[in-house]
Amino acid sequence: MKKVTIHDVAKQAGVSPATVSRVLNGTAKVKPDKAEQVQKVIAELGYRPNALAHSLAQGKGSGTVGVIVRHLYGEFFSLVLSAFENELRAKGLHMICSSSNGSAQEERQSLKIMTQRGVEALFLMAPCLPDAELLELIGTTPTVLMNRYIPELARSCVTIDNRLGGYLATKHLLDLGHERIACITAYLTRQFARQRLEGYLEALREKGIARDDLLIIEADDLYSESGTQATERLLKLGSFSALFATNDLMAAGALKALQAHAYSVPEDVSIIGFDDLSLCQLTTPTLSTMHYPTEEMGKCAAQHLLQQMEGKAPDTLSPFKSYLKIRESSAAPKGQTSPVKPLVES
Amino acid sequence: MKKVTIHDVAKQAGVSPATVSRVLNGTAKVKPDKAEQVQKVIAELGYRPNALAHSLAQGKGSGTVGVIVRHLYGEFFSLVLSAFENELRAKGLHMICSSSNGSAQEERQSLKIMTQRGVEALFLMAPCLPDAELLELIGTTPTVLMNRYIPELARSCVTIDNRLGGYLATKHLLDLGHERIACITAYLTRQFARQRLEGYLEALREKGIARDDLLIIEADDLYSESGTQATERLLKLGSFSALFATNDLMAAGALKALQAHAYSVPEDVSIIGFDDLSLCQLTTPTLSTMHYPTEEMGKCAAQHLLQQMEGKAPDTLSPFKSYLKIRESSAAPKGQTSPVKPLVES
DNA sequence: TTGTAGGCGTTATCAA
DNA sequence: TTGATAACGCCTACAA
Repeated sequence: MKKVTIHDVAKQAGVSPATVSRVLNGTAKVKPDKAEQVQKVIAELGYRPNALAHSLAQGKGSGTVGVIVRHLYGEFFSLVLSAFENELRAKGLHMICSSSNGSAQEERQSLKIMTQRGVEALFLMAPCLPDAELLELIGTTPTVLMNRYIPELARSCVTIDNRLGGYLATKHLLDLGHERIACITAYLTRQFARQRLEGYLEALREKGIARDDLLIIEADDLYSESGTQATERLLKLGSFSALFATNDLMAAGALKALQAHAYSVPEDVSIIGFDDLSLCQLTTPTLSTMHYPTEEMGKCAAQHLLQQMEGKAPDTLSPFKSYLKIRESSAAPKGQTSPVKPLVES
Repeated sequence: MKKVTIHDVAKQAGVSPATVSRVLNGTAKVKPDKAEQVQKVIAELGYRPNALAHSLAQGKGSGTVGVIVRHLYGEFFSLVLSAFENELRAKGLHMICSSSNGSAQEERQSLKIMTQRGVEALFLMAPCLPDAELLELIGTTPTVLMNRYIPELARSCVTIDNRLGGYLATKHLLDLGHERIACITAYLTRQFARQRLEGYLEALREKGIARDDLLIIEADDLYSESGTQATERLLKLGSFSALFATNDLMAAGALKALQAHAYSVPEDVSIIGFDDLSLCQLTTPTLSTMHYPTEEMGKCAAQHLLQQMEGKAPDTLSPFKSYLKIRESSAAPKGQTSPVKPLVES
């Protein structure tokens, strides 16, 4: 039971391979009766065209785009990916994807294989390879970068203004009247965390509030447990009436820690997160946060990629902006001053 | 600036294409100096082997496996996919994936393209195509089905015992002393929902408690909002001291609804969900649920697929079992003296 | 409208 | 060890 090829079909149908190809792709006109006969034989033999050979012969793309993400899990990546894939699929393109787990080696490997396999384009989410190597590996393949800026690819970086987000989040708390605002940040090796922290600092500076390193704490990773732990530490170190966590998971973890210590949110402490994960609507209280336009960004990436593939001059991309999503976890401080045990101030 | 092929390298290096191929794949021994020369030219010309042509010539697989999921988003799918991909990547295989959005047409389309593109295997999560068509489309490609049972593919179905899960969840509530236990189920067109409901009913039956249709409510979908809405309806219809939601999102939604009506959980109403999403640990109170072994299942699927690809007789798969994860949302009903009262033993 | 021939980039076969 | 040469399965001239 060998594979049936276009030749088998041709022979069986009493025509030439070329003719079969024509009825297959509608490349040229074929006499109806011949065409019908061919179709019939195709069905009989259960013939399936070999897409590989097809691409090879045509020299064109393989109908696939390569996607490399840090992780396949996590609401953020999933949503972006989902939006991205929906756009792609509508154009008949498929996604060949792999995760790097933050390993440059994995990334390199995947990138190599994908380009060799003839992906028509590349979508890289927060790649960790150094600029130069990345550019080399990419070669001339149309590429969109997400959450990573490389000057040479300036036109193709889909980013979000994390600094602005951090600024707006902090400003929200300031506007509510908070003055001692803590910040729990994901580990600062991650660019987004640094940027959000910067925004936080800027907002404070603008308000004339001095940076207090006792109120800034760098967590071990970016999940809820670290948020909890960081908050525990925070509670021992300083006093604060509000808390900015650089992502929602940590914010939710912080909420847990505060509740465990019998603080109520937002009465005793206000919290704001970042990302607007669906989880924000399910905690008690619901979490104020910075909305992250995941779907839009995934869609944008896809469209930009399609433009590049079609040879059009792609739009110039400007950073997306996140905006405030105020829910229950943020409110004005209870009294005039911070209600949380004022170690330093008292 | 055309593509540089193996011929270009050969010419430039003063050897034959075959030799270049040899140094490339280590297929046979090549004199060190020749080999070195070839390597040098490869670097100079920036030659990249064409994986398509490679597969074509070798007649072997393309190094890819096709994956079709209902959705790319959602913690459940992401985690399974992530675990699956990690196993695969370790073997140098890549994933070409697409989502069907529950559309048979999309599924058909993707399946066709993937097999044509020469995927070596298929991983289908809860496909919606009818058995017969699915089998036909799959052909002889090694396949693993997740959360779908097809007799012909009995050995390759990775499933979970949803019925058992529903039973255990309900039994947990019964054991706590609850008698009026409501059930919010995802729409019953989804098999998993029907099965979990069955488990619920069985537990009640076993306890001699009659089915009360006022306490069973079918939500519009399976997200938290429907859980909230369903609970709202429930509160108007019947009285209950415990609630089994057939998934965590709905459970979390139910929790919100109850809290909005000033019921406290678990004092007034106990809640148990299903899936053990990370969200369960972040709600207040934390959610009791049935643990769903997502990673294990994803990993299992990958391993089974690898076995098939290697021609080994794959292990026979038995359904995974979910187990109870008791957290804060379930407790004995108010006024109950002894929390757990096993009828038989007392 | 149809068939023939040559090529896509690589590997396998078989002499040399 | 090497190098021709024939596949691999399909497509696109070009010719008929």
